[in-house]
Amino acid sequence: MSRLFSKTFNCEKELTLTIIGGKWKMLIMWHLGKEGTKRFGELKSMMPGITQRMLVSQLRELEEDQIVHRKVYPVVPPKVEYSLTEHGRSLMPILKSMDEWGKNYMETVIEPEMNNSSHMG
Amino acid sequence: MSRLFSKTFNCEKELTLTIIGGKWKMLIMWHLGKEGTKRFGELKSMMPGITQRMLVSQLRELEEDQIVHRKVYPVVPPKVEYSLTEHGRSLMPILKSMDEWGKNYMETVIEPEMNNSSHMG
DNA sequence: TCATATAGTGTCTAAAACTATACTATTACG
DNA sequence: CGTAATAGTATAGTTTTAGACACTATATGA
Repeated sequence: MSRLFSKTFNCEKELTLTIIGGKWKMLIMWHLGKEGTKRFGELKSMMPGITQRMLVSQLRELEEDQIVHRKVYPVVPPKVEYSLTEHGRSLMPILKSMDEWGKNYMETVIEPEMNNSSHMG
Repeated sequence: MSRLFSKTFNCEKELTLTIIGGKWKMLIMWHLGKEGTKRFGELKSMMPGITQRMLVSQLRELEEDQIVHRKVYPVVPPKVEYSLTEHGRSLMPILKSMDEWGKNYMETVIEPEMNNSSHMG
């Protein structure tokens, strides 16, 4: 939790933003929220483009912030399962709203502008 | 809009995050949403700690993304008013949810941990 | 002529965030 | 003994974001 202790926020929205704001965090939460428990390697293959290092660090921060639970099985080769905690699940409606807002913004703002020749050449 | 064109997103949540994710953007939107139109200097004094340069750049990006409207009066000394656009107003419920979620997280996770001596010394 | 008010710019620096790429441990299996 | 599988580390480097701080333009009014 120290990563959150050491920051100062103007309001609680910013606390929330700090928790979900990493480059890959929402995507990780989204997958775990939609499909439940996943192993490290499964998450990795669900997110083409993420490096191993980034996946580890994003998961560790989510775990530290009590958004994600990490369960280690003492076997070889290693097996580690990730799932959302109760706090993590409670974020899903916000992610859903953000997804819907973004879709609408895409349709009403970005696509019209992309079809507008003033952006080409 | 070019700042959004040039990025790639895994999902529309990330588009939304890019729009609201700047260090001071949510706070700017919050003030404009709560109190309506504000002049540049008013915003600045509502946000102690922000530099002039940051306030300008955050406002310019919000304007480019069509979240904030900028109205310039051709007077001297200059007068510029900022207000939320329709797209900006449609973000307010999300900011509200994030604020509420953050408050709850503060109470149920952070404050209990701060009272826990394992974090001191 | 000089200070004032307002909404900015310009330039540089520092810190975070992210990426690339190679490497490790352990045990089973052939 | 050599190889594969899994979940990571280590080290280095790039890019993005934020901050410090000085400077500008222009009409007004003393």
